[in-house]
Parts: sequence; structure tokens; C-alpha cells
Amino acid sequence: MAAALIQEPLTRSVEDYLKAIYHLSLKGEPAGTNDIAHLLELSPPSVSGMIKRLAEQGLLTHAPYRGAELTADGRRLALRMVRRHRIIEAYLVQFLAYDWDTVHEEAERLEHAVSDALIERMATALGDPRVDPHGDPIPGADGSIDELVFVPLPEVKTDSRVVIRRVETSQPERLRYLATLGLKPGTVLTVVQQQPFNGPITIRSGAQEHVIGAELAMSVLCSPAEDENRVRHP
Amino acid sequence: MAAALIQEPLTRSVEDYLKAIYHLSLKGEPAGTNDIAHLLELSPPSVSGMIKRLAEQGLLTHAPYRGAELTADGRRLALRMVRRHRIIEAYLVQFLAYDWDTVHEEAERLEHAVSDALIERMATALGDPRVDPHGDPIPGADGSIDELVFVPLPEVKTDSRVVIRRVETSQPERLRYLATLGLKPGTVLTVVQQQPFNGPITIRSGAQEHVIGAELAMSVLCSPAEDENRVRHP
DNA sequence: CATAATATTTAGTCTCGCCTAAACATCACG
DNA sequence: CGTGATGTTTAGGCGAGACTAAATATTATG
Repeated sequence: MAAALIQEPLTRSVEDYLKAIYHLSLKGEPAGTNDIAHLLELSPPSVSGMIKRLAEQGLLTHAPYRGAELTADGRRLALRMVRRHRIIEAYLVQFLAYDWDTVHEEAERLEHAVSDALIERMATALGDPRVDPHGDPIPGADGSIDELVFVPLPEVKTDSRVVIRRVETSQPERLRYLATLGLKPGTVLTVVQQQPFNGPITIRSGAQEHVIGAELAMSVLCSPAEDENRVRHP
Repeated sequence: MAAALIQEPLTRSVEDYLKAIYHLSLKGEPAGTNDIAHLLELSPPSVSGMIKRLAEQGLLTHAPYRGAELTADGRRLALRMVRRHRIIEAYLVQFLAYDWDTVHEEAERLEHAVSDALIERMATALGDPRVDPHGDPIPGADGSIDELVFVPLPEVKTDSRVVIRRVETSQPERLRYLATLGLKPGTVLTVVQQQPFNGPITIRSGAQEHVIGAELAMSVLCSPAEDENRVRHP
């Protein structure tokens, strides 16, 4: 019952759990054991056990069979990991010639090893960016985050011009394929046609036309093209 | 007896042991359990146990009560860690405004997390350096290393001009102090006087004279000043 | 050469974080 | 409203890697 007052250096595992639960919580509901297990590639009983430990440490709350929710402390630490991850991604792309499809894996390991000081130096070198190479928002050192809501490509009205703001997948194959179509944050496009029943979407970007499956298109998040000027082109 | 053919991703612990044993082996003798324990800040029994495991994996050989020696495999992996450590140090100093007294700690954590690919990119960005900010030699990606032998400052003849090639300590306080005296790799100096019985050493560098205790001076390694042109000034 | 000092290993535990198998809750549906 | 599908937890175990206390080997010394 007594909430632990300190948080000793977290283990890698704990950092991964907090980050996973944070991401799952964005859907608005407590994170389920199975979902966490799936995301972290662990067995559900392992997750059940860890949730109990994290609850004892006051990093999350847990009602049996109901899922886990981060406390303010847990959320703060999770956002710290998200910041690290995204700053690292941005740095590797900008300064070490990484591609947007390979940075995730590297950042996934580095985020546990860097000091706060190094992250802040990287952030400064980058000019304190607000988004990473995929358009994901980077939390501030103070824990603030812009959780802007964008429209997935399949929900964009036909004939409307939009700008890609964010591409939400960490699968390298998908990212690489989207890059060959020129579909990265900052790209302006028009939805030409959408086939019914969740069918493929035809888009035009400049002189080129492409057809994209609905599932893949779901990871492409857009906003109306009037916002174009507010987008960064890194 | 059967040497394991593969080496799965090593754990952080194993990486630290290999590196420690490599460093201790530079003295020419097998690394003793106690020395390893002292270097890694672990108890001797812990080290004894790990040595047994590493011997089973074929990374070192061990005769009870006689110390541990790396096998070719073990040495290769140790050198890989040393390369990582020193490339990271050089990178942080050159590109992220780290000082030579703070890089060690950061590198100590990062060396376990970076990919080979990232290290090679950093090395390329640095122009494939042969020494790190302390003058320690950086092993090549192929495992080659220049183990040059330099003369510790207390053994330099009075009145001879030498150039500092390497400063062998990772203690931030010592490094910071030496830096205030301008004693870094590349600095040219003359030994003015050495007090007897391991006494302090007086040096002149440019217009300045300093007195240094013998113990601290032992970590300052030099070569004759004719070699000056072969030294890098980063 | 015996004995003390020092170095090393063995024995026995502990914690963390994972696992599988089995028990138990919850929910949707006939 | 019972029944099966699905999701979650409990029970029991394991390996890595650390620890302390105690036993044993080596080295140094009188």
C-alpha cells in the first residue's frame, strides 16, 4: 500500500513494460495483459507477474482481469523513454545517415543505455525537434507532448488534398515500401479514389499515381493540406 | 572440453568480464580472480563462478588458482568491446561536446547497446581514428591494434623534450586536473627536475612550469619529441 | 619447514525475469 | 441462463548472476 518514494535505476525490462503500457493506453483504455504480452513478445503469465511488481512500486494501478494503467510516476518515466527513443531516431537519421526503416531497432537498444545528458545534447544538436523521422511527436524533457490527432488515409475524403503528418508502423518492410512511393511526412497528395468495402486507395502525389491497400494506408496519417506550412521537411 | 562453436549475443556481464580480463592481461600474466573482482567491483566468488562459465564457453582458459587467459575467440570479442568503447568516446568528444573526463562513464553503458553498424558509421564520421581522446589505441574492425609502448613521465630523463601520447586513467578528477595543467595527448613538454625517492616531477610546457606527484605522473605516457609530427591534435 | 597471510574456490542463497501447465474469470451467444 | 471461447492469474520451475560464509590452496616469512 505504501507507494515507494524513489525510483532506483529502472531495469531494461521495466522500461520496456512502461513504454508498452503507455503506447497501449493511447487507445483510451487500460492495457490488457495479453496485449502487453503480444507487444513485448512475452508470455501472458510473465506479464501478469511483472504487472504485480510494478503496481507494488507505484508505477501503475491494476485491477485483476481489468488491465493496467500508469500512475503519474509511471507515465512520467514512460514518456522519458519515448523521448529518448524518438530523439535517438531523429539523431541517427540526421547525423549518421540512417534510414527511417532501420532506426527503430537501433533506438530500441540505445534508449536503455543513454544518459539524460546525452539525450539533451542530441536534442540540442537537432534544434529541439518536435517530431521524429516518422512524424511521431517527441515528448519534451518536462514530459509535455503534442498528441495531435490526424486522419488515417482511408478516412480522407476523395478529391481532398492532404499532407502526410505521420507514418505509424515500425516494420522496416512497410516503411521501405512507403518510401519508394514517396510517402513520408511532409508529402502532399490527393486521394483520387477509394474502392468500397475497405478496398485499395488511389492517390496522386505530384505527377505520380499509386494504389495502396487499405491496411497499409491505415498507418499513413494526414491532415488537410492547408496545414502544409506547419509541417517540417527534414 | 568441446569448444562451443557459436557465440550467442553476449550478456553485458560477459562483455564486461572479457574486457576486464583483456586489460589485465596487458601486463603479460593471466588475470587473477581478485584483480578482476576489484576492477569490476564484484566479490571474488562471483568472479570465480563466471570464470568457470566462460571457460566452458571456450572464451578463456583457466587453471585453478592460476588465473584466466583469453582464448583467440575471447580476445576477439574483448577487442570488439574496446573498439566500441573508444570509438564512442572519440565520437562524443568530437561531435557532442563531451569532455575527456566524462566520456568514459557514458561509453561504459553505450558500448553494450550499439550495433556494429553504428560503430562503423561513427568511425567513418571521425575519419577512422587510431586513438581515442585519452590517446588509447582503437582496435581496428578486424581486431588489429597498435600496442605502442610509451614511457611514463617519471621515467623520462631530466631535460629531455617529450610529447604526451597517452593518459592512462579513467578517473574524472584526475583527468580534469591534468587538463587544467594542459597535460593532454599532443602536449610537448620538458622534464625540468625529478625529486629522488619517487618524488614529484617538475615540468615545463611552453612558458609554464608545473610540479606533479609521481603517482599521477605515472599515468602520463610520453615518447621522445622527435615523434611530435606523428601525433594527432584533435 | 612450519605457520601466517593472502588468494581462490566451494557451498548454499537470493532476486529478477522469464517459462509452461493448470486453474479461474469474464463475456458473448444460443 | 448455462456453456464455450477468450483472457488472466496462480503454481511451480529454471537460469543468470550476484552475494556471504566457510573451506582450501598458494605464497611469504620467521
